[in-house]
Amino acid sequence: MSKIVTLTEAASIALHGMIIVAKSEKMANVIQIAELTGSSKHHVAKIFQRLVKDNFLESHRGPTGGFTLKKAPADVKMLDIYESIEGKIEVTTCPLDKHICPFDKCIMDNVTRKMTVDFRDHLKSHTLKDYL
Amino acid sequence: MSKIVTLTEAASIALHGMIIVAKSEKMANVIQIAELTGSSKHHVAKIFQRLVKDNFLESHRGPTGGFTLKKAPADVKMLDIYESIEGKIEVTTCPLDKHICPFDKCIMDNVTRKMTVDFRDHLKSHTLKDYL
DNA sequence: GTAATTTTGGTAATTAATTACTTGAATTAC
DNA sequence: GTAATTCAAGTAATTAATTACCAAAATTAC
Repeated sequence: MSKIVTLTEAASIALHGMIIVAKSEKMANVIQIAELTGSSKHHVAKIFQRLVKDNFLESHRGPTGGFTLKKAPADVKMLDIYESIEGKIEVTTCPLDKHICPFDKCIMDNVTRKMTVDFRDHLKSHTLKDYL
Repeated sequence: MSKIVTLTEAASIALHGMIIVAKSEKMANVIQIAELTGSSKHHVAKIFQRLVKDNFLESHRGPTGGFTLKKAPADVKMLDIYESIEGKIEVTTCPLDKHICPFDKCIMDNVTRKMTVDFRDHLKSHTLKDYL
């Protein structure tokens, strides 16, 4: 089964959270980001650990600690943030792979394919700089 | 958190399965539908129990049994099948509800909203008759 | 009527996403 | 140096989707 693209809470935390960090004068920490995005701090912590490992963020412990960007906002594509959390977007038309589908013409008529392509293209054509 | 629309395996089984029943000369049963859609017969059985309860299908037990349509193909909207399994589609723009989002402008720029609307409109504008 | 077939319904196992908790390590402020 | 703060990391609980298994009820074929 192929998965149709969607925007999960995890990816939403990553995308919004990175913008919050980018816009912050001081360092932004887990609790602030959890409050601003309305998510659990545990979930934010997990997501941000991945973003640190994937070199999008630098973490700083201790009081006044938090996260800062590792690269310039213009150099961080939104798509890269998304794929850091969700894995590479595969463009598919339907959960039924073509080789198994019993119908000549896809019943989704490429609507789901277009959804995925539009979603990916939007993330690909924007960087953090666009949201400062 | 709001959920962005997607096409799950469950909904895919319902949509494809209903078309398979509509196209069948004889009755289509769980095993045939599972084979044609490449899904587990258990999952198909669960999905079809719901479609029977929601009055899309009539079930027939015993040898030569299976499922038949309860209504004429032209009277069955694809959207109704989808929503029987997934619940009513709510058009949302982002997992972050507007009242919590810390940004003036939605970072998804209505891409996710458009995804949902296009998806819903496609299902709304087709009936089983379109796939016979 | 008997046997085979098929749906029904219930329970449980599995996987993934999310939430929760806890301990430890690093850092800052004092 | 001590205490407070914050991230790191691991484990576990929860929820939902999917898969699996099983016994019961209904129906057909013989």
